[in-house]
Amino acid sequence: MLTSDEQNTAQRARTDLAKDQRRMSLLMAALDEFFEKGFSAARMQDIAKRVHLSKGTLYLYFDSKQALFKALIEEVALPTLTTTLQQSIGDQPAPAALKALMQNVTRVIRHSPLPRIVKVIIADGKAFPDLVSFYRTQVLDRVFTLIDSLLQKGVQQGHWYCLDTALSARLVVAPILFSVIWRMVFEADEYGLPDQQAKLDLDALLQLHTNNLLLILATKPELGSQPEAHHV
Amino acid sequence: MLTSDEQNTAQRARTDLAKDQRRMSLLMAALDEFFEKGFSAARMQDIAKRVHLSKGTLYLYFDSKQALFKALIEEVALPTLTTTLQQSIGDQPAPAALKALMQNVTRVIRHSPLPRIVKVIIADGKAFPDLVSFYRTQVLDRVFTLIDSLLQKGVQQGHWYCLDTALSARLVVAPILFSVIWRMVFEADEYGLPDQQAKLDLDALLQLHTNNLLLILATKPELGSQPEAHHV
Amino acid sequence: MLTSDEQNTAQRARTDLAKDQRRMSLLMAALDEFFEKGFSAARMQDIAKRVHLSKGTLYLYFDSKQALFKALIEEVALPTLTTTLQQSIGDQPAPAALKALMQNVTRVIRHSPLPRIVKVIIADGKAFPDLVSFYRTQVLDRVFTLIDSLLQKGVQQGHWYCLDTALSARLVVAPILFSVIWRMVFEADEYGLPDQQAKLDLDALLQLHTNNLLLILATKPELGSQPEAHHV
Amino acid sequence: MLTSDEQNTAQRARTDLAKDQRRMSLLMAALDEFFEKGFSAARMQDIAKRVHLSKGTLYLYFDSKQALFKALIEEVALPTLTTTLQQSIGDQPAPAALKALMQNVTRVIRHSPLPRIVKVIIADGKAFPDLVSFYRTQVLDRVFTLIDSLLQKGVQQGHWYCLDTALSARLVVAPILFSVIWRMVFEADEYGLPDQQAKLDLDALLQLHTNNLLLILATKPELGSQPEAHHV
DNA sequence: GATGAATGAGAATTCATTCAT
DNA sequence: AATGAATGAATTCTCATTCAT
Repeated sequence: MLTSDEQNTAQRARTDLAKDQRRMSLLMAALDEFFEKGFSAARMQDIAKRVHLSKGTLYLYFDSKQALFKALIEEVALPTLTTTLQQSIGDQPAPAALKALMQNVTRVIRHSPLPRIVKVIIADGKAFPDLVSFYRTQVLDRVFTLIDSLLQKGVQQGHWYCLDTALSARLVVAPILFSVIWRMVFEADEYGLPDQQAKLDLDALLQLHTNNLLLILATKPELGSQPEAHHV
Repeated sequence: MLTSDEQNTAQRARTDLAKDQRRMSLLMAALDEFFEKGFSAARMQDIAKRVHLSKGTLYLYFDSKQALFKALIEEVALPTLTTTLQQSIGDQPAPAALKALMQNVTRVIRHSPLPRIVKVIIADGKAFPDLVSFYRTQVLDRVFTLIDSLLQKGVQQGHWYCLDTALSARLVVAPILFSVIWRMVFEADEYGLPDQQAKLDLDALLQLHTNNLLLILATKPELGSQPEAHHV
Repeated sequence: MLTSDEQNTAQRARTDLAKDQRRMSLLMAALDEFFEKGFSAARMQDIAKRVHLSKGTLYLYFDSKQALFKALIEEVALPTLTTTLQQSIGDQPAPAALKALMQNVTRVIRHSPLPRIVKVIIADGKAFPDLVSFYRTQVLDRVFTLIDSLLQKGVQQGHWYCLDTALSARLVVAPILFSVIWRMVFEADEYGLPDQQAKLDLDALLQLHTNNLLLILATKPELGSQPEAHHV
Repeated sequence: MLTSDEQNTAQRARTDLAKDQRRMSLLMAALDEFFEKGFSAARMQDIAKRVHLSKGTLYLYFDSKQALFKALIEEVALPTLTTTLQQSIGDQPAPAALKALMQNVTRVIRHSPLPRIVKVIIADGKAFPDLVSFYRTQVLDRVFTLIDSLLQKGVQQGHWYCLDTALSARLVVAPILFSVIWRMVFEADEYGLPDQQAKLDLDALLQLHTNNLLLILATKPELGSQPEAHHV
């Protein structure tokens, strides 16, 4: 008689809940592999092995490698983001909301799969233009819209001056993307010693960024000194 | 009957100069393929075909696909950068130098291969940790050091206030990286019409960024309002 | 409509036993291909096809062509030999044992894969010096030692005279190797009509050889007529 | 002005003599490569490089790799042999002739290309059945016939008894082939130290073999103890 | 005559996908 | 549901051969 550890066949997922969990764990395994190897170099077998399942089982949940990639973008990116960000803003005055947002961002960068998804999309998006388009409209544009609204709210509330909130929203996001990329690319967690010189102080950077933003937004632009802003 | 143009054997690169040019054209072809498909999905044959050569010929110039990638990073990234940036600063006062730098950056983003190289490194760097390390120390750190020096110079010259020039250098660069990534990932030039909505107004963004920077740097920080900055 | 025999997917080897058998059949197929074409010219696909498998399946059993070659030498040469020869000698008096041995040799030459392995090692050994060394020490030296012991035993038992049993062991083996090479190289069984002129009468040759040996060994050497023997 | 050493183009072979020499040096280079790598794994470029010529030049002398192999067997094997052996026998009495022959054999094994040719034929002959057939009839059969004649002469002269001179000729040759194979396969000259244990004392072996032969041939066979010999 | 750049057929190897158990 | 043996298309890389200079 074998204990479950000794069997070489994994537990079956019988209930819908168990199947959903298995599906999700496969998606996260895929994310890790895609993140580390890239879509093309990632092996279906390795993805399955990460959750102690066989190749064949992976195909019970996803029709193909491409389908797996698509599901990853569609099912993980969106929920992760909306869950995390929407709650950041709430009812507070705009400056407080901006500060809260930036702190949430720090947490998301550290603890959610989103940064890895961003890296995967940058790396392999060209093979999936529909998905990239989906991601941009469903995820990124929402983020920019959210920030845009926040900036407008601050202007309306009399806290801030901002002539081009759409463009400024991009500048709000830029250091966040910078941090994400830097951590994903230059700070190897995996093997070998991460280059200590390469370590980015995430908190300090985003703190300084936040301070800069608050300063800029609080400053009344002199007429003519701002360029005529075109939006994105 | 074939005219000489219709032969199926390419002109031979006989002189050292011709060979260097051929090598360089292969590197640029590789960059394009790596950029569009990723290292793993790019096919050696397609790289060769881009310059109307056979795969066999490609192997006369590079021992392997990996060697091709390495040569790309080592031989293209570094010269492109140093050539382009070092000239930007010159002898001008710091604020003028910063403006000049940002304008040069716009040109580099539009016309040099560097943005594509950045995308390639983000996408495929994990397979070449040595190269990533090389790139960070030889290219990126130089850029940061250059900007850091500029900021310090501005402070010494009495134009600016800046408590943490190293960290601020990152914030100078962040919107540049943002623009690069945005253009590389979300503005497909290749097939079909790029999503017009996705177009980023590069000039406006960097212009606004520059103005913001100049404003921040010109502002004397109130004591205690800045976080203790840790650098990168 | 296909009957089960006409499927294009082979039976699966599910049990360990079935896998061992499949592995062995692949080894024998490899031996045949290596024997006929040489290591370098043999094609993995042809080896697989000999046992009605695809090349992909071959790689389930052996990591590479080199690994296949190594397994062939290590797993087939040694067992074949020890199984066949050790039983030849037994407890009989030395002359009877020598006769028995030579008769077994005839059978081995005719019916075991050993002659083909010998040819393969001669042909391709230079690419695998470790294996050649292994083969010499594990197979050949054992054979020589066995014969050496037999000769010594004959001397001790008073049947024979032999001043240099080690060297004589080589002379015992020489006509065997000659026969093997001759059959492997000059008597093509495969295609086309073997040159009837080239046929070697294996039994007669080894019978004559045995008689010669018995005569020589039974003859007391005159002093000084033997060279000072150096052994191998 | 370049001295001849510094040119990167070899001296032209203008005279027929020079061309013949160049052709011969290419053949010997091919022999060395075929011997070490086997026909299939040998590279035309390496053969040319051995004599400091380019691939292209090699093709001026031989139409193809196969043609090179054929020329090697046809042009080198035959002359080498006939030159060396025919002179061994001369007019002496049979026993003296046999001794002389065996001493010549030692020299041939050590200093002529013949042993390497033998190895090459064993290794790659299967791909060139015509050549093997040619080699057997033109080279080997001549050798056997020569020895056969010698044995018959010894019998006629009253020195020897030999019921089956054809078969015995094979036994005369067997230890020679053994020595050749042993040296070619188990005594690596190339890299690293050859296994000292593997060294065969060629002189001693052939000396002992000669003594044995003389003994056997001098012994009158008892009636019925010899098998009815079939010849080859 | 000599060269070596260019070519592309060919071989080893990988891996997404299928499917019998 | 889960498995992993089997498959073969696809890709990297090699090397015999050609041919313009």
